[in-house]
Amino acid sequence: MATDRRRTILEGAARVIARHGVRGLRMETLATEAGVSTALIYYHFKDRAGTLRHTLEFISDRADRYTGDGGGGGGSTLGPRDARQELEQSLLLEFQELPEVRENSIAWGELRASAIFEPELRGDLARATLTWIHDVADLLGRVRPTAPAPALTASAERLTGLLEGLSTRWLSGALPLSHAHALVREAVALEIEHLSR
Amino acid sequence: MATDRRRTILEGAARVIARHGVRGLRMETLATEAGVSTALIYYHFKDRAGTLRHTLEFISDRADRYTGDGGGGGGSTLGPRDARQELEQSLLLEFQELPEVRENSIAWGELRASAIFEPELRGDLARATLTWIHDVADLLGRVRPTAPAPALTASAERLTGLLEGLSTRWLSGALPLSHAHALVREAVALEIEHLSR
DNA sequence: GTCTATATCAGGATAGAC
DNA sequence: GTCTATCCTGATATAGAC
Repeated sequence: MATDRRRTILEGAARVIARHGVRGLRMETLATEAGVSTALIYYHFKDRAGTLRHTLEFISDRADRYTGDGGGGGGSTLGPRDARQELEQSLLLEFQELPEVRENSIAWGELRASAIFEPELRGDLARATLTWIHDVADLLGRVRPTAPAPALTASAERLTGLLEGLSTRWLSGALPLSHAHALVREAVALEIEHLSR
Repeated sequence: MATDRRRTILEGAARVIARHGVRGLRMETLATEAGVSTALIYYHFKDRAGTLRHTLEFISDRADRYTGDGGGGGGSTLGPRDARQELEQSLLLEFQELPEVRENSIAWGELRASAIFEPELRGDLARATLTWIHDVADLLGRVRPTAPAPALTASAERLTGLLEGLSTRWLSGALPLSHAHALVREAVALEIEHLSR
């Protein structure tokens, strides 16, 4: 099914962005990376901005795959103990030396940074962020079933915000992986404890 | 003293970067902004990359000015109550609708993001970050004089990391100022409480 | 040190064949 | 749907006068 060139291109775009950033994404580099002509990219995605938009969408979908429940059974029956495990796990997944993860993290950061100057990127971004926050709040809610919803949301916002901040530090070589893990674990502990009061 | 065109140019560059990002910095835009010719910029900074390097250095120096103690007396004699005030204050300073603050935040974020792909930028960045973390840890230490140093550092790392994450969200329009403030305040409360145990 | 040109080039985008 | 070839804008960089 050679028709999934679209996908091939988007995967290539994710890799190129991971290497050179959104700023460094050249249509021709992308074409070479994906093994297609530049014209084909324009055919599928209209222009550079469109390509970028679709890539963002692609990446955030792909991130859901491994951020969402890890493949085991359904989530809603998890007990507090397991829920906490899963929460911690899902947050720590952001920090791994795997190419795909690095790619996703970089692309995500780049897109966020780009959204500062390109308002048309904000829609997707906001939606994806909200989903993420919601998922984390949900997990927190399973750990602390009695906590009020607004408190859960606030905790999730802090946790995910922290993750984004630390992620950039990690990617720019300023924060070793193991240290990032430790900081995240403790942050989770603090928030959970906070929610139990 | 028209000889400080260099500075004029760098200030202009900071403004342009705040509006268009590092990637959006055009030599001619900069020239217009600074009221000089493009040739002069090349004369002083050699090329675009050089201009960028000097600008980022300029910015991180400038950021030290208002991140450090706000201008009042010396810091080390502050009581816990005032120290906490000052800590909160200094963190909240990141989130303001003032042009200079926005400028610095954006430029800082851009700098960090660029460092992912340009290792030569990492030195300055790492140094500045460390100073910041140290300052915050210091303030925390005044609030909780009995807390052990490593715990203070970890708290400061989380707080500053959170700030960087939230800052990007704010700048990309995903997080209202008032909400950012609330999240930061609560984070400070959590960390301080954590340090008292 | 600073300006007015202007050369040079990279990269986004399109036409048209298959 | 996909490619080859090419156009063309806009941005970097330099020459040379003052």
